[in-house]
Amino acid sequence: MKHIAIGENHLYSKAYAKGEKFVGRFVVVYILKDFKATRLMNANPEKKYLNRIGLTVSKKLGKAHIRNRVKRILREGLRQTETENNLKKGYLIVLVARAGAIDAKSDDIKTDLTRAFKALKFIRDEKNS
RNA sequence: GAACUGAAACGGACGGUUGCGCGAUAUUGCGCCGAAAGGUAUUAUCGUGAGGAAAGUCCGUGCUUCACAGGGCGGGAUAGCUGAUAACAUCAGCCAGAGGUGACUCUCGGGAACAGUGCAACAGAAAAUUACCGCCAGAAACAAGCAACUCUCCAAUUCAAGCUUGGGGUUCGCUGGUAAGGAUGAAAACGCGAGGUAAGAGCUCACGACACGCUAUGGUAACAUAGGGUGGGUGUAAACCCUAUCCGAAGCAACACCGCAUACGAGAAUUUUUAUUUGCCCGAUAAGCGCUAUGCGCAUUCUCGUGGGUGGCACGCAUUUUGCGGAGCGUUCUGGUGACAGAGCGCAAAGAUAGAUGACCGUCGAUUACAGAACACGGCUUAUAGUUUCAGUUCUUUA
RNA sequence: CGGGGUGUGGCGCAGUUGGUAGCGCGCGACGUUUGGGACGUCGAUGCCGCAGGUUCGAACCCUGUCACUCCGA
Repeated sequence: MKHIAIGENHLYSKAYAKGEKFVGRFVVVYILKDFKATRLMNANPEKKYLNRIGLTVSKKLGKAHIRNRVKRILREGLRQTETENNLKKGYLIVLVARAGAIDAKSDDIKTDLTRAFKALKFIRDEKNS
């Protein structure tokens, strides 16, 4: 599953300000409805709603190679949760890495994320889909 | 065997499952656009995909744009010699100095006795044409006057000496000479001996140390060795400065092309005003879009700028046998002490754009170090677990 | 990518033509007071971010390095 990344800085600050928030052990999850989702769907040839993703890894966590690794693990964890669960579409998802994520494995991230999505009622029921 | 020195290489490997970037292929795979050629995303297969430092951004280049008749001032950089190189503050060899028993290592290594200025706290006599003590020499200690005092001692003459003659001594202060000695200090006017002198002094001499010319020999040169000459106020130029050589500026967010639409900023004009869009959602206290974002903004036209895309950018160009070009990489040979140069052969695909190499499992090995490309290259500096190879030194033991 | 600034007692800051490192607040002791505050007197506290160099001597000069921070495109 390819993800479209969030590029605009104002979307990040909007997600922090207005989005729904869950603080996990390794990540903090922000979810906000994407106003641009319909336009993106039009642009997409398959005409599907997509989620846009933003990863935030601050400079406090470490140097460049450590931050790259944290981003990779976050992305892998999100990929696994998406394949196992049916998530809602058309949202902005911002993941902020916490200090514990440096030594975490992708399974840890996965459990953390599923917990967060359940708490935020982000997982769609099987009947509706 | 131990302790070291120098140079170099590697810096997890293999297999499986599953994912990501880029490239190629898909006759008749599938969706969309298009009249078609074709384009685009997805899927499948194949290929390929971070480092020795990718880092710091400290130098030097290429490349791009701008500026530019010529010269000067100012500013900056470099600093033993010769060579290497596209260039450099880099590299090689050598010289000088310093360190080590040694292999070897280290040195921002021009100029202070061929310009000038500054600074040297405290202490100390003095910190730079010095003169406080000391040492020595000289003058003076008088004249008039006299009862007394007359710097002082001895001797001679004399009846009689403060007064004449001769010799010696003294010095609060004065004049001059001197730099031997003087407790300090990081540093004190070459060291030591002899001569010399009123006292002294490189003032003179012998020996030695140092500096700068000269001659000879060796070397391209820095320089070395020998001879002979001249000379005598220290340190500091990572203080100003002087000398020689070099230097236009900015950077891939450079720059080029496409686009300029619904937005924003600036300027000008028009109008005097709710004006732009409707697939979904929403219905003016809204939606949409933009921004410095719980808020704020939104008229029309023209010009300029910003936001967007592509290239720059990953060997290039022409062509499809291959050829040419590039500071490209590997290897062999030749030349050179070496840096390196020349020739032959072979190899060439990281190119992302919120930024691609990961996750899980097994075996070996180990307890995995420092660490992630952002236009490219040559160096430097800094970080770095561990492993291996080559060359060499010292000590010990055995033969 | 380019350019600048800062680092000094517990905290906030001075101090750089190189010569024994200070101020305010805070801290401790004593005095004053019935007691506390205020006030007064005295005192302690520093590898001047780190490493190397120049110099007789470095917080200051030079080189490297680390951290924080600001500005421009």
